[in-house]
Amino acid sequence: MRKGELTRAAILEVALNLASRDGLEGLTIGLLADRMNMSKSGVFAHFGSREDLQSEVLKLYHSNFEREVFFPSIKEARGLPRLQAMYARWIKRVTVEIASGCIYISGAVEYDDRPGLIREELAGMVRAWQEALLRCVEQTIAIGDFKADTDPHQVVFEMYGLILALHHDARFLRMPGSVNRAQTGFDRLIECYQNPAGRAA
Amino acid sequence: MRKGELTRAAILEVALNLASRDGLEGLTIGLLADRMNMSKSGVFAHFGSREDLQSEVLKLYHSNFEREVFFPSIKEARGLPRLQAMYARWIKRVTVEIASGCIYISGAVEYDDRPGLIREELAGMVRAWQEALLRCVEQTIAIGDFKADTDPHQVVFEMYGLILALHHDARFLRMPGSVNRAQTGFDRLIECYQNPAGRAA
DNA sequence: TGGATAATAGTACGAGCGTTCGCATTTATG
DNA sequence: CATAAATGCGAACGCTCGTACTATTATCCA
Repeated sequence: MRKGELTRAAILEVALNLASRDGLEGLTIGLLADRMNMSKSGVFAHFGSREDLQSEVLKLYHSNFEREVFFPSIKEARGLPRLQAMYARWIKRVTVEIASGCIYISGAVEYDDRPGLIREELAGMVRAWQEALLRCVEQTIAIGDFKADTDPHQVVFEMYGLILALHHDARFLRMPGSVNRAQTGFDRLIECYQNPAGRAA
Repeated sequence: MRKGELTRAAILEVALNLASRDGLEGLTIGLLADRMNMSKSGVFAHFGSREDLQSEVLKLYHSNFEREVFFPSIKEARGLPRLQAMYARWIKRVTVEIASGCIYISGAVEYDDRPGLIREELAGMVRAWQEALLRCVEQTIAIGDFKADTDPHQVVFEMYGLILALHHDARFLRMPGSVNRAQTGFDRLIECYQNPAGRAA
C-alpha cells in the first residue's frame, strides 16, 4: 500500500515533465516506463487507462499552478495590487515554462477539436483561472483602481493574450526580450484603465 | 503527367483541411487515403515521405495566408491604413479558422520542442509574417502616424497576442465575443501609440 | 516469521503508423 | 492503334501504441 502510492507519485512527476514537453497527447506509457526504469505494464497498473493517467497529470499541473500563482496572490490586497501580483507570478511561471512547456497552453491547442474527458477537465481549469482573474479585475474596478467603465472581460482577454504571445515568441521562436514585452504590455494596459482620480474606497 | 499533378493537388487540399483540424503532426496518410478514397500507397506515392507531405501542406497554407492577408494589405497606403488593413484581414482569416484551425498557431505548439525541417520552415514563415508587420509598424512611426518613441517590436508582440487570445478563447473555450475583444484591443493599442500631432509627412 | 496481499515483470494481442515493392491498370504519346 | 510511361492498388514489413492476462517477486501485517 505504501510503496505503491510512492511510486505512483514518482510516476506522475515524471509524466508531468514528459507531458509538459510533448503535450498530454504526446505522453506515452512506453516512454514513461523507460524513464522510470520500469516495465510498461508495471507503470500501466497504477492507472486504469491512459486517459486516467492524463487526467491525473493534468490535476497535478493544476494544483502546482494554484500553489505557485493563485494562492500566494490572493493574500495581496484586493484591487490593483492583487491583480499585479497575479500577473507577476503568472509571468514568472511561464518564464520557467519556456524551457519545459506549459500544459494549459499546449493543451488548448491539442484539445481544441478533440472531445472527451481531458478536454472538459482542461477547459474547466482554464475557465476557472480566467474567472479568478475576472473577479480580481471586477474588484479592481469596484474599489476604484480602474475606471468604472472598464470592461473586465476585455482586461482578462488582453492579459491572456500577452501571456500567450510570451509563450509563443519565447518558446517557439526563441526570441529574446519577450518577457519584458509581456511586462511592458501589462503596464500599458494598467495605465489605460487606471482611474485618474484614484481609488474612492 | 497531367493526371498525376491533378490528384496531387487534390490530395494536398484535403491534407490541408485535415492538418488544420488535427495539426500537422496529427496528419496521417491512412486517414488522408480514406478521405481521398485511395489506397495508402497511392497517396504516399505522390510524396517522397510524410515529412515531404507535411512540408507541402505547410507551403500551401503559407501561400493561402499571403494571398488572403498579406498581398491585399500592401496595396493600402503606407502607415496606419496599411497596418489596420493587415490586422483586419488577419482577424477575418482567424475568425474563419476558429472552425477549421490555424496551422501557424497549432504548429507553434506542436513544434516548439520538436526539431527538424518542419519546425524550421514553420518558424521561418511566422518570422517572415512578424517582420512584415514590423516593417509596417516602422513605416507607421516614420510617417508620423505613431509616436516617434514607439517600440515597433512591442506593437507586433501585442498584435500577435491579441490574435492568439482570439484563437484560444474562441476555438478552445468556445467563448462568444472574442472577435470584438480582439478588435477592441487593437483599437486601444492604436490609441495609445498614435501621434497626437498627426502625421508630419 | 508466515501467509495474505500488493506491486511489478513478462508476454501477447490487435490496431495504426510510415514505408517498400511488385503488379495491374490507366493514361499520354509516337 | 500500339507502346511506353505514368499512376494507383494490395500486401507485407517492422515498429509503437494502449491494454489484458498471467506469473513472479516484494511488501506489509498478524
